[in-house]
Amino acid sequence: MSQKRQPDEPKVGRDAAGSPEEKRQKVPALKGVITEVMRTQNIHKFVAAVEPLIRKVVKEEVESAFANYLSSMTRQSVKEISPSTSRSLQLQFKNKLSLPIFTGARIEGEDSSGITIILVDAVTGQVITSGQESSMKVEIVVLEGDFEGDEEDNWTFEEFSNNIVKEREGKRSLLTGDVFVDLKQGIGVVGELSFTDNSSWTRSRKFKLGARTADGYFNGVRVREAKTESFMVKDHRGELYKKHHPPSLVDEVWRLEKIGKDGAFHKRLACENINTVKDFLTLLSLDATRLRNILGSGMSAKMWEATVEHARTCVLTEQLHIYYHPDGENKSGVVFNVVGEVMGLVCDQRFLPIRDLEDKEKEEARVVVKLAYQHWSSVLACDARDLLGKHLHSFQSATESPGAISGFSSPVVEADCFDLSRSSMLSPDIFSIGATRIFDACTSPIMVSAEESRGDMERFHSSLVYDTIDNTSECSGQPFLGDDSWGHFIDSGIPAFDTADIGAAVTGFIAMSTRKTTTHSGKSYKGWRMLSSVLRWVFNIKKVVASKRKLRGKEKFGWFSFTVNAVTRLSFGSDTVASVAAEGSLSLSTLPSLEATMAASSFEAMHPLNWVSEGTSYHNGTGAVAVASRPLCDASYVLNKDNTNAVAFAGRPLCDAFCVLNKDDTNIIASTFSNHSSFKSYYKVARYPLRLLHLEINLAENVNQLGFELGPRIHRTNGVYNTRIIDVDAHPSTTSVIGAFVDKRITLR
DNA sequence: TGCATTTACACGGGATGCGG
DNA sequence: CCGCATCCCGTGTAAATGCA
Repeated sequence: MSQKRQPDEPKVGRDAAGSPEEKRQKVPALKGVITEVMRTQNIHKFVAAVEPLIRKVVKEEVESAFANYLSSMTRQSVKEISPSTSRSLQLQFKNKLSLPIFTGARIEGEDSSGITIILVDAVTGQVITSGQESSMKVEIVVLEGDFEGDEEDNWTFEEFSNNIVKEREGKRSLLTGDVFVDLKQGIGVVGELSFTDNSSWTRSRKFKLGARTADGYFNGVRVREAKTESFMVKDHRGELYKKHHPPSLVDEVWRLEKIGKDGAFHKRLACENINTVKDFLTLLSLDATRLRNILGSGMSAKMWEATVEHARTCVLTEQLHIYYHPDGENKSGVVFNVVGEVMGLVCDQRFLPIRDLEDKEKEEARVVVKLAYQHWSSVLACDARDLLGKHLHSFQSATESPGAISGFSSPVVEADCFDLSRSSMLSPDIFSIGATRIFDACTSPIMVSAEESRGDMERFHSSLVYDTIDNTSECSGQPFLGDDSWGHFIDSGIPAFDTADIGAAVTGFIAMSTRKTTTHSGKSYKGWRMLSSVLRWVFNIKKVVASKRKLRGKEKFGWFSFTVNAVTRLSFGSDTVASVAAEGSLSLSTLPSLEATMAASSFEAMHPLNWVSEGTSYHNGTGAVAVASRPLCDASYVLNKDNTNAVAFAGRPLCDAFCVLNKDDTNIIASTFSNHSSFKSYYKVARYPLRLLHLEINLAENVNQLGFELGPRIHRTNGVYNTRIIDVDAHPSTTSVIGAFVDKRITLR
């Protein structure tokens, strides 16, 4: 797992190399001198602040380097003293650890066995079963997860010991339990042992277990320590929420990979009454497209694959179901498993497994299974062993026509033979609920078409309509229609269209529909009419969405009204932030009462003065200005002149969190933040407090508060920004700064 | 233990660069 | 200018962690 991007190192400005003109010595202007003096003063403050830190780091590094040097020297001397032919022993962990490991939980080996340590001869690899050394005492320790030893996987006792992890300050011993193990005949089994703390705070975020003797030797013979592979120790609470491998049918659906407990996907699924892994798998086999749409575009293809793959590892029960379609001509029944997967057909007293069915038959069988779920009271249950087990065996040895089980009686006729009974299982209403609910709720004219529909195929088409409308439900959290919904049309065999050409597609369909009207009647006409209605509706929705997007794009530049002679502009979103940078500098020079204001973003390319770039702090010559790492964005802050408070910063997108305090740090003069930022906790805290930057805010005395909130992303729902201006307050003498956004305008008081 | 916060990851889409 | 590949940014989400 890669580390999250850290604030970039300060970029050397693009002009750093300097043109020949710049390289020339210039006669310093007064302004330049003042600026330089201020910078010098600030540098002194900065140096004073960071000096202890630098001393500490340098000391640690020197000590570390020295220790490594000593270790290598020791290793070298040991090699020289101990010829390769001398005896040496090795401790080894015989089995791997059972992962994941949680705090407070017993550390076990794979297969829930105890962790076994063996003592072997380093040359022969044989376990030392006799002699004093075969019953030595071994200590279990915790090692840094990145401890590797040298290229030959060797290390000295000192190196090993230097990589032992001690408990955090104020916490109890990292390992608790039987940390000492007595070997017997060269073998020892670790007893109760558990971690008291997780591994996230270490440099590698992982631990290793190690086993060592007291001093690395036994009667003068080197005993090389053992170490395990690295592993992460998680907080025990994680155990409550851990995924199940494999999941069981009755597990809640969030036990599946990529579905977080109470997370977005969990809620979406719950809204559709998909609560268990069984529900998930059932809908997956009945209508994977619908399931995919329920999860929405927020679940990427990769996540979807991971979730489905995990779900499919679920061990199913052997219960099977048989459904006889009442309208079926040949009285054949479809056999499906507990999650609705077609297993085969029962036809003319023979069982035809799915692998022997034609594609067309398989597809028909799946349609019948969907019907079965809608008529659950007519579904029969039987046991797989009865239906598949013994008969499958006889089938496999049968010489007659492949795929048919001779002598197989229709369960309807001879139900007892297969222990068939009306299923007592509750009907999984994944299918019916979605439909009925939407039926109740939907007022779309399309429903007229749907209600007109008759017959299985039309019912199936109707379900498409349900699904489509379903996407607009509040539960789905998706406004209008997501692009995923087109999958319905693809799945149902109806030609799919590029959304960009949807207009043409609809026209074409309508034309086709019209033609159909003249040549066909009944079902097909209704089907086409319904289809064209759906497409027309979808097209309309698309148009609305497109127009809204267009409008939003315009709003983006209309959100800010600039008053008086100020030209400062704020926004969220990279484009407008760029203009903040560009025009912000202008405002700094034109607003004497507000000499330095806000952090700006990293859009050096767009900025004429080049005072904004990644990971850099900026001066405008009079005071504090800005600092930004990855676009003012992922991490940045501005400290006040005493380096005691962050006066401005941004979390992720400028916009996630950004605020500017007045000079006393008593009031916020500008701020923006987003949904996962809590104002109170963010406004003085940098996301990555790594960069110590002296900067100062120098505001006019009388500015009390000049702030606003781009509340939008706090209250963002369905992709719509709900605006909320919290407060704007500026002293009349201030020549104004901040504008309003959207349809509201800030009133300066 | 529940909620808040932080961290990591994945992905869509726009920007950008490059070759034809 | 176009098509394509690649990169980068903004964003949504899960999962881990901190804290009261």
